[in-house]
Amino acid sequence: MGRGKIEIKRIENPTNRQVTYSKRRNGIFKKAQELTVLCDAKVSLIMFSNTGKFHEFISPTTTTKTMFDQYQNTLGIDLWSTHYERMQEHLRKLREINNKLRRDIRQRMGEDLNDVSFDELRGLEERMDSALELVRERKVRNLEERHGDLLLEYEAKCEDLQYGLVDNEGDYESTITLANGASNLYAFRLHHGHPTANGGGWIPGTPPCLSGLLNFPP
Amino acid sequence: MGRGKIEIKRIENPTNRQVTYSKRRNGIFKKAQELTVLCDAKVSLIMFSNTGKFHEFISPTTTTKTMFDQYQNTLGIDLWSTHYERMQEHLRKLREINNKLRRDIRQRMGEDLNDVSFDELRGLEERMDSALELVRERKVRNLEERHGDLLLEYEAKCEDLQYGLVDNEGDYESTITLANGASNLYAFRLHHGHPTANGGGWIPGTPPCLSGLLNFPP
DNA sequence: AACTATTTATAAGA
DNA sequence: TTCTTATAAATAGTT
Repeated sequence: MGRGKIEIKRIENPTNRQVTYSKRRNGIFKKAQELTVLCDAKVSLIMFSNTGKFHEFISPTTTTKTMFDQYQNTLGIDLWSTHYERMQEHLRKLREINNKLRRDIRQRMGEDLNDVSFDELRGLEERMDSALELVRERKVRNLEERHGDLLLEYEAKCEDLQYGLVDNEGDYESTITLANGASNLYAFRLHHGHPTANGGGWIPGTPPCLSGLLNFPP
Repeated sequence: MGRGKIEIKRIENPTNRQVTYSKRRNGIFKKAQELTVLCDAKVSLIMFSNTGKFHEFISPTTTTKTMFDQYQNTLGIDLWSTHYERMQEHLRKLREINNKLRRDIRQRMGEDLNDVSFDELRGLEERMDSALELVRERKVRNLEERHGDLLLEYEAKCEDLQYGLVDNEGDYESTITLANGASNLYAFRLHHGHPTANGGGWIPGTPPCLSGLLNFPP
């Protein structure tokens, strides 16, 4: 269609080729647009000229990504899926594990127990009971360690006092008290590793000078 | 171009639309083909009719995947990356939650307590203690419900016996025992909702005829 | 699916 | 690139 008929073969003249590309590109885009409107179709048209110039048409009713997803669905293949699907599977598994963990925790908090059988409840109770014992022991051990640390600190302080190395001058009374407290603590420290059986309640025999520091609510 | 000029708007008549789609589709494919040859261009043309029918043209010198890779390179974007990155972020969060849940459970099992402070240990102990109480209560309630169900069953059996509806004939002794057992159970059933404080141990007053069925290990 | 009157696209030239 | 225009090609309506 033009002043003369042309054979459909590569146009060797680069200028001519470029001009024809430009004209026909507009033509094909117009056709794509008309097809979209007239026939309510979805069209994705992507072109690269031989010089690498890029042009695209996409029906306004869709997106290029959507077109490609549909393209892949239609062909029953997925050009990009391997990684993606593996990721999705991973996601699914993580979510599943997550839910199981949540359920476990909820049950360990005393919730969500409606569908748990008596036997399971009994097992849960036993596990929680022994775990609670572990936590209690650990709490006591933790406390004893703090006692030990405190003791060392105070022992150091006492030595400093004896050699007059203390910067901030305390009054005589408090200095004496600290020294006594440290000595008392040393005795307590020997209990390390022997948790009491009263469930982590307060341990008798705390040195009076430290009771303020150590007396946490039960 | 035809017998009459047409307005570029959706063709409402489905048959006409389909025919026009078919004709123009061929036209645009021919144009794409000509452009490919004349201008040495690469063309990807993907179409879906409004009925979902799929057609594509791809320049013989390339592939659809190549075209899409080039498309993405050209735009400097990755159509799938947004989705992909969101997925990766989701994955990361799930993993994080997962680890927290695991840590929580391990601590509730008495493990992984090295870096837990005394205050946290005390809080954990308290939460576990009250949760344990909930589980114990639930265990007792569960048991009571089983008592209740059993009671109803046995009551039903007793009535059946009275009216001679039982198929399998039991001997006189066991029949009497069942009837008595049911009556005793009825009294127990009234305890429902008042869990005992002995940590789920056995509840006194179980009817002798049922002790075999009900006597679970503590 | 084929026909064909008409419209549209475009090759060549400016 | 854009405009012009003669002509080729596409296609709307019909059969």
